[in-house]
Amino acid sequence: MDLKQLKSLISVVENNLNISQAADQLHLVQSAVSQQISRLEEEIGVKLFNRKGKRLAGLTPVGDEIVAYAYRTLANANSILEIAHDHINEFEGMLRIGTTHTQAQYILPPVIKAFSQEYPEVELQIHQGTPQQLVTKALHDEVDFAICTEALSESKDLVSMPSYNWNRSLITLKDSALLESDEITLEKLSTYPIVTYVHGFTGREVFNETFKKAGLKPQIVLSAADTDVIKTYVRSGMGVGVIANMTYVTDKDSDLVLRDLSELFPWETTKIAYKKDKYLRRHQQRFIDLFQGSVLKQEGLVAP
Amino acid sequence: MDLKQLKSLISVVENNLNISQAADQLHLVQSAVSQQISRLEEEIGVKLFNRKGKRLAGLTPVGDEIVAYAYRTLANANSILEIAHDHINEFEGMLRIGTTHTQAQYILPPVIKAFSQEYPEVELQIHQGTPQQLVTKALHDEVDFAICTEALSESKDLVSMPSYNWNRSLITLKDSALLESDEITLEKLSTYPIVTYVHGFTGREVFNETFKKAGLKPQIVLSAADTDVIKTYVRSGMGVGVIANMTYVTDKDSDLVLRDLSELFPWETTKIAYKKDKYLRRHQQRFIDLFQGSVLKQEGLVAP
DNA sequence: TCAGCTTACGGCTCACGTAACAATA
DNA sequence: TATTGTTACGTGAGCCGTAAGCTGA
Repeated sequence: MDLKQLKSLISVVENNLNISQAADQLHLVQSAVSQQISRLEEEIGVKLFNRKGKRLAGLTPVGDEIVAYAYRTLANANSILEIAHDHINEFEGMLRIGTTHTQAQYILPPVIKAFSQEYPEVELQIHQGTPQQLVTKALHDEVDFAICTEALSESKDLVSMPSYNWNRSLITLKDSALLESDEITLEKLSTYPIVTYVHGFTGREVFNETFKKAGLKPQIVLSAADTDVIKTYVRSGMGVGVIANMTYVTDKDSDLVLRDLSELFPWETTKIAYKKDKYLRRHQQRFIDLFQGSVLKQEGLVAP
Repeated sequence: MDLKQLKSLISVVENNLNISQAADQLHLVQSAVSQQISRLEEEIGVKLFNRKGKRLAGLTPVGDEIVAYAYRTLANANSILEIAHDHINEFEGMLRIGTTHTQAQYILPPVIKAFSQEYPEVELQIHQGTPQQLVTKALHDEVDFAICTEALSESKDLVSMPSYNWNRSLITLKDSALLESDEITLEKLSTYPIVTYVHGFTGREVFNETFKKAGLKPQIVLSAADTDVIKTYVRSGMGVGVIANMTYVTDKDSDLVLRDLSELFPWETTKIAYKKDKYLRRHQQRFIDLFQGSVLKQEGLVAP
């Protein structure tokens, strides 16, 4: 067995069982990849793919199991290269962060800035996606870190480190009727049209849960993955906004009134996660430190 | 990079940096292995070994890190072969159990018997060693399972499953003065010469701790890794024996008097462990089931 | 008919083995 | 001097690419 064969296998799987595409990706001709797969199958004595005539039509059950271990094998082999590169030049390389819009826009900028001053030669990539997508990307080594609030703890193949706690705030136009009452309750809130995050993002599940437990049904008139969009529609008068508290920017959002809602909702924890067994290069380790340090310094991000 | 290169690397490390020996083990000539290492070092751009002239004189720090990942890479690659073999013939193969004398002699026989009836074609190996050695063997894939009481929980790279609880019993000759008192206490015990297990085996640490906490010092006249040896010396009148309760065999040991000591000492837990991420072949999984099931059936092995 | 996989075959790379050399203990 | 690692070099296995043959859609 050979790493080349495993690479071919994975590439074929990732290209929807299209050997020709896989060959392109691997910079080989199609017959070469075909041979790799054949040899692998012959060597281990098991068919990896179901075939319809000469077309591939899905992985066999064994193939499926083997693909999982092929991923791990290649990931470990890759770590060896990373260790070596790290030792040759700590300051060169790449850092791929997978995160949601909220983090990328409101939390990461100071961290990224500090990091890139320390490591100007390291190429930074920010991959955006839903928490579920980020988990997948981290597991398939398409990003080095995933930073978000949801989904990270659900995979036991990720190491996830709690980074900071946050809760929700209300934003409204200055003349909103909701502001007239001294205390805002879930009940009152549920009588107003609300603009907040879509399913899967930035604590929306917990948001729903909270209303449900109280026997209430919020009126969501619009939901978005993106706090900027929420603010825009609140400004246009569509409803009151419920956003993560760290996304209110005093300078730019002073036309909106802010009310803390942390008495009404549970606290949330944003985490940074990476694949278990991943070798962390020194600059990657440093990024984690910077992230954990920076978020602690920002006001209001840590639970009382 | 190539799996062959990693195999060479590991083999050299395991043969105390002796390339010639490694070559023998790999069924290659010495120059071939030498070249593998050179090519690997050149390819990743890092020296893996410190050299004194032309002799290898230790791993570099990078080399050390890389060796750890090389182990994992090969273990995963190996899992792929196991998956395939398992699918071709679940009933063929090998099962390597690492355990202590106590388990091998008093607990495993019925499990082994049942297993080998189900899988007559599977070759069984019992590797004996100290708990520490068993951990190492399991981590380096020299055994499939380690079964013992100590040391297993200390490595986070092992999955260990609690299997059964046991405590200690006293064995003496029939005319021992210790038997005259109705209740046996730690204090009384400490006035008699004791024969029990050596350091590192079968609960000896906890045994020591228990006396120490009570402010007592037991008189250990002889210690052994092996219950049979302990019994022999108790029979010869050297002292009273403190043994694991599951090692008293009513049929054969009726010349010795048995007293339960579980009021005096904490309970111990024997576990079965395997390397995290290891692929378990079906017959291996079955062995665990048999082991867990069998020990539950045996009387007196589970804490009240 | 086209897209896509397999098979046959030739060339070439590269890993292994032999052998000579170098260096340590 | 014996043991062990490196280097040089010839050979052969095996991988890649070209090209022709199949086979579903």
